[in-house]
Amino acid sequence: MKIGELAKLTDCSVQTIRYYEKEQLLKSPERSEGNFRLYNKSSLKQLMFIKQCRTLDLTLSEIRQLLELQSSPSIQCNSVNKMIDSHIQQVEQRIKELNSLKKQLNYLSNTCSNDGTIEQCGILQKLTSDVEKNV
Amino acid sequence: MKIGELAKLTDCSVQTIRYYEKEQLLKSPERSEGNFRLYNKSSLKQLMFIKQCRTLDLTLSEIRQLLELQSSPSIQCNSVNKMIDSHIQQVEQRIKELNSLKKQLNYLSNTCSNDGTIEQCGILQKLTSDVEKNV
DNA sequence: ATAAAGTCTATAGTAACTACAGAGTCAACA
DNA sequence: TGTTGACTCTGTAGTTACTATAGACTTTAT
Repeated sequence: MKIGELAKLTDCSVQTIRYYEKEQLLKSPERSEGNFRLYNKSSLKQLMFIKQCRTLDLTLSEIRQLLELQSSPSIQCNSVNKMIDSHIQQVEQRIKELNSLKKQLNYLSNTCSNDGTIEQCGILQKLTSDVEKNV
Repeated sequence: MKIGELAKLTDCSVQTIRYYEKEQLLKSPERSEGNFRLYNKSSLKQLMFIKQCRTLDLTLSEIRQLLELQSSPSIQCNSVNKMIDSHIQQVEQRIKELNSLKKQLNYLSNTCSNDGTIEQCGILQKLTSDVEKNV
């Protein structure tokens, strides 16, 4: 199949597929006489694996590592687990940060009565006074 | 004060300060005879305001809007509130996504016994089988 | 035969910085 | 006075994971 069909099947853009090839996540496929990329079922699986990993927010570099590991099936797998676990920690850390962020934003939002002028706006006053404190 | 001092006071890098100037978040300051940037207390406040906003994950474009609003103190302030509220929604959305992500990652992590080979690795098996299902 | 749709490569843009290179400035010390 | 070292200047390129063009070529349909 040509790149457009693969793109439809995987819900990837054509450019993204070419990008993955350039970044060595997908093997360079064979070409037709007219120099079009020709993919098979194996390319399809590979690309879906990549997409699956991307929905887990793994970076392309992490995915590249996983793909390499996949091709050496007899080595130890604890490196896979390490990667996933450190990824989980990053996600947890980010959730914490965002929760604290949300708190502050809500606080700010509540200080704005929404019917006054900029001059009276609690949000800007608050943002400004936080600065004043430190000068 | 020169840029290095301002950088220390605000815990910003020198490059970041120059970047903010280029992006019109900081006014271009006066220059010394030798062409060095010279800052005053007002620049310091402005930069701390920007930093404060950045810790709230506001984008530079949002901050630029806030700064513009600050300089027209008599107009209505509901645009400020709108911006903050839509920002809160984005944060909430992202927290939801990350929580779902964490669930999946934890599930994956639990499928790895950590003492086998890649071939036996539950994580890769799971990632792969999710793909198989859809082909 | 021709038009439309698809594909090719190469390049630039996105956000918010960070990291140089190469040159100029300034203060202190011998 | 000369020189060293720390600081600053501009301009450019790199980061991540794409997205969006331009301009040329190939294939398919009418």
